[in-house]
Amino acid sequence: MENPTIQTNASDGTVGKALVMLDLVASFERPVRFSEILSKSAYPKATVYRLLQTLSNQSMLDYNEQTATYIPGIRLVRLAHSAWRQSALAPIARPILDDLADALDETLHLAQMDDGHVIYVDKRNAEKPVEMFSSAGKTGPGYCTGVGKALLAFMPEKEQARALTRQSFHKYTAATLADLPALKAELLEIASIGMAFDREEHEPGIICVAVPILNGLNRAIGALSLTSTTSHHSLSSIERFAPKLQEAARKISDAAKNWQFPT
Amino acid sequence: MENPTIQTNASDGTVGKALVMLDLVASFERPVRFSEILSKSAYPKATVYRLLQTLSNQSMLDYNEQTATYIPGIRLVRLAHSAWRQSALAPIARPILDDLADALDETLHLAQMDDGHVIYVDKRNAEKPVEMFSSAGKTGPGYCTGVGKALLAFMPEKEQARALTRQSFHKYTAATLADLPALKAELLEIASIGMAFDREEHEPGIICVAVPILNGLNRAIGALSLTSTTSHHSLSSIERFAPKLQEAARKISDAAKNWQFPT
DNA sequence: ACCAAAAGTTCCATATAGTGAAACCAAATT
DNA sequence: AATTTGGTTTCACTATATGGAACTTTTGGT
Repeated sequence: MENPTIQTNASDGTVGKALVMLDLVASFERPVRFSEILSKSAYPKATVYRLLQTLSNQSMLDYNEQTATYIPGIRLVRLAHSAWRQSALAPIARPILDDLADALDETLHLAQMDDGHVIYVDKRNAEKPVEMFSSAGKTGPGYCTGVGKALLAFMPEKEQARALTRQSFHKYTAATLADLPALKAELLEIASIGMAFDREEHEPGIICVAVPILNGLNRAIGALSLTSTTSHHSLSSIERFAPKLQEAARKISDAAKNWQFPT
Repeated sequence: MENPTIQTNASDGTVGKALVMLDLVASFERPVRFSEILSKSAYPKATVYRLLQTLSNQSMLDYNEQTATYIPGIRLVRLAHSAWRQSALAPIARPILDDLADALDETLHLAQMDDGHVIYVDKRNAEKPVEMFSSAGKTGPGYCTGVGKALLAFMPEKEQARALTRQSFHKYTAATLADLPALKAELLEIASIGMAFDREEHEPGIICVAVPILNGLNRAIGALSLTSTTSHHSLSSIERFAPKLQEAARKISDAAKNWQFPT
């Protein structure tokens, strides 16, 4: 998303490389030609070529002969179905999210973290009815979203350190936290008060409160947020929703704890 | 799904093997332990072990230390988002499917084919509103579903032959087509009349009409179906919906043709 | 229609990276 | 304490991925 070019990728052999290629193709968000992929990739021509072929054979990529372009393949959709159902958080949280949406009539997001970035796994919208696939799987930056900061603040130290290296600190708005020290200070604050704000840090006019969904002891397994616009709410007025969010987060947390697959 | 044990997998090297492992883990539809995976896999212990590690490092799998189990990883959800958006058919078909759902108030499915199996990429339900990731990505057999047969009937010969080898011919019901000759005969019939029926072949009491969504010349890029129960409809009464389905299929087909990514 | 440059594909000698039998370790089970 | 089962590590071997370079096809300019 942010850094399509290099990918330091702690070298997981051929499989790792193949997955880098997958990410690369996905990051374009449109059909791409071989040469475009090649130019963004660190690997030599023949290697890229073979990896793309393999992935295409495997339906992880879809190659269009007419346009000579690649797109992510259908097999990913099948695998993701399974991943979503089992990532446990989204299916478990669904009824709780439904209730919260009914009670508040505001835009809600349920998110998890992957490699320092935010992945939205469910969403409830105030006006329109549920609009899922368009948002489930969508990614966002960690350092300048409410859910991202909430997730980062409640990570084990080692993982957090790794995740922090993945932040790009692109200055989306005047309020975006511009560097690591500023973010670290903010994360401490968030850890102590148990909630995070997005003060128009990602998009002008968009603000949000987010709370972590914690497991056994204080590690975030997800985050829940309420998003609004500065024309509808002020920061202090959305803060008033925080208790409701906390309560829902706790419910989800409990549900996740008591959840076992039937044997 | 049907045949989790072997996977003839036309040997795409290490990457192919890793993907077989991914499929395997996903096929359990629940957290699995190392030994369970091993016992279903054709590869030796150490190999399976390393592949699982690599996939876990890469967030393609998620390893739970507490329970010592693997599930499909969050990265798949991110990749699938991109795949779904670009697989072109689902996002393009969405408004057309919406209209059709409004007009008919029946259960509709939009499906594509992967390796001989059906993947549902969108769904409209009479009762509930759109319910996305929970159904998108779901798979089904090719030889005994309406969409499956419609897709198979309009495939290039070579691909079809390959897809037919992947059918398991499990006899779900008395009406299930039990072998290849029977299926082939049926596919010819479907190709000539341009629609397929599911006559309680997959589940007792469930029937459906399906039509292919065709491209340039007569190759299916997807299929659209209307599903009902024998208590609500007879085969001949659902056949009456066929023209509406055909029309929608044509619209989707046209929309797909005229669709280009902005450059 | 021609030529030059760019894009895409194949080759092949080399060595890296994956393999898998076997040994090892750690928990359960008896 | 002894045995089985489940999981992890080792290591010599070689199958497999590598990537520079040559080759072919497509594109575009004049």
